Amino acid sequence: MPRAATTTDVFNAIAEPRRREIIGVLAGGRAHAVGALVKALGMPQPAVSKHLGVLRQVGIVSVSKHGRQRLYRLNAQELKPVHDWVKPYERFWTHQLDRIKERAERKMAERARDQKEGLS
Amino acid sequence: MPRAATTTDVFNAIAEPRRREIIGVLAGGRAHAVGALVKALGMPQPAVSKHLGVLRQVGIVSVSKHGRQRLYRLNAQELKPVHDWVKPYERFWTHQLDRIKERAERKMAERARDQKEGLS
DNA sequence: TTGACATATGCTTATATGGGAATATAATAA
DNA sequence: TTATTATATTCCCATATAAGCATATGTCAA
Repeated sequence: MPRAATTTDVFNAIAEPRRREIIGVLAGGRAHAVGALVKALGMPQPAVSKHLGVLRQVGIVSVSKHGRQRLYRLNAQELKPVHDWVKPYERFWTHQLDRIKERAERKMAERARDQKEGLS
Repeated sequence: MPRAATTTDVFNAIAEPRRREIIGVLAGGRAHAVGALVKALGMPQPAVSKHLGVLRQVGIVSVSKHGRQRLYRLNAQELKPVHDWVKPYERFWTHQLDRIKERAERKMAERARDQKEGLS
């Protein structure tokens, strides 16, 4: 089985750095035409269009026709699953001092158990 | 060019749901043997070993030999880049009311400019 | 040494990928 | 109409993938 399609979910969609860049440009909240993104990012137009296609399929961006240009805007709330998933780990790098104490305590408790239970 | 390797960075590594599951089990902070993960997740042992291999290459987990088992533990701080990237978007789904106001204001400003500047 | 257990690695296969280049579609202007 | 601008789509291709299964490696026990 190959890797899940990039259009499967947000996690796969944002794995591509260039797609994160596109999202970054749209992060201001204003809609951008494809050409504006091309200029802003300095990548070839077909590349931008393709990446936008992936982002659109996942729902991260939405399009609207405006004359001969297509305006893309960010649907940032689609990124929430990523935030929700990673947020619980925040404590591991904030409150550095607390973390060290916590770690030490955990290790002492572990040492006692692991030897006897084997954890398997 | 194919998709970037799963071992390229954290974003690619966590795109796989099963790898996020493994991380979830290790989230408690305690080290787990491979067999423990196999039991906890109900997936075949080779699959677990392979996914752990990816996570290890990226630095998300680290191993230590303990008898005939290998204990894997989470290096949660490696997830920080993901958190750092997604955190700025948090405001788009929290403070719902503020967001609606903000959106309305933005749209009014946009409407005035987009028509004249064309954004390209 | 032999055997049981724990984990890793090798193999095969179908498949989606991202890039580049060219070209198609669409909308406006002349 | 024809030309020009804006964007999308198609084709080609090398490649890494995840899964399943078998097997190798490593470690302890008898």
